[in-house]
Amino acid sequence: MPELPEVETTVLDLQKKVLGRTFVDVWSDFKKMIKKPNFEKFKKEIKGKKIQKIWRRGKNIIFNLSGGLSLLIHQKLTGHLLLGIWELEKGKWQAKIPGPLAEDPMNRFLHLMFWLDDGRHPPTTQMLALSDLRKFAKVELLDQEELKKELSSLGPEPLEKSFTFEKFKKTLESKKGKIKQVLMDQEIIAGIGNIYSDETLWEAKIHPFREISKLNEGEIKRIYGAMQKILKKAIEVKGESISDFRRISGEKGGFDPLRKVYRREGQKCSRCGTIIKRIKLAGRSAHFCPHCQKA
DNA sequence: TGCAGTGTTGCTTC
DNA sequence: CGAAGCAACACTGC
Repeated sequence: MPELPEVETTVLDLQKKVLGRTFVDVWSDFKKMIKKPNFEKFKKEIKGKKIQKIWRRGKNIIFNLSGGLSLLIHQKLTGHLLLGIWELEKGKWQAKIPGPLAEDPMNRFLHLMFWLDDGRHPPTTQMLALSDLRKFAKVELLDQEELKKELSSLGPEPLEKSFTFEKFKKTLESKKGKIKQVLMDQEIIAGIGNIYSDETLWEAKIHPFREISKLNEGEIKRIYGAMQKILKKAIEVKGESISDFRRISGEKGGFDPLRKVYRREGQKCSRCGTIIKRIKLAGRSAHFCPHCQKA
């Protein structure tokens, strides 16, 4: 699922490919995906708007458009953006160029399609598509005030220079709860989900259920370092693709073989050989090594 | 075959 | 107020 490294990968790919281009038209077979405004108004307002900036905040992708509105996309569990050429055949979009867009089954759940103009004549037929198996993704067109409000509840970006160890330590001291839950709380730190919280805690040798009030300074330092190391590494290899996430080209990211615990229940820990365990925490799975990560 | 599991966010409930 | 449960979906695996 798209967490910070996957969203960052998507944004970097989009910056290279669609910056400066203009939305020509929109198609959807699941109009509920557009949460704000309603689909008809959304379509009318986005037509003719040029993409001036593409950026990320937490797990949100934001396109700043000419005229002052912003397009916000949250991919939730199974959403991912793709760029390619498709044609509608018998109500189904068919990718026109051989490769992962045509062949990878994860890239066929196309519920929202944007035609993009690149200012050339005639315009290209290239489209930006949102593939989303479970249809949980959120798409909104917001003015500056609405965007600001929407992003205001998010905690700091874990990879920003200003997010120092001292700030991280202070944040943890002001909260309570289990470390895994705290790392995944978007209001505390933005962008970390189930995969990277598990991987961070394995790297830091901290049990996911540890109460943050009982962590000493050395342990907090290990978590801080591990979080940055793992997130940077995952961005470097263009994210994970264990389930649905793909780059805008349709290709998989390279993080899957680097995973140490996530969805590795029953396998041996690469550090000590102990069998990886999975336990439930607040309705989610926590994967960890019971030897390296003592309770 | 049917049903639990998958995991993000926001809403409801207690 | 906060924690917990569930719904929004659809596909996989047992």
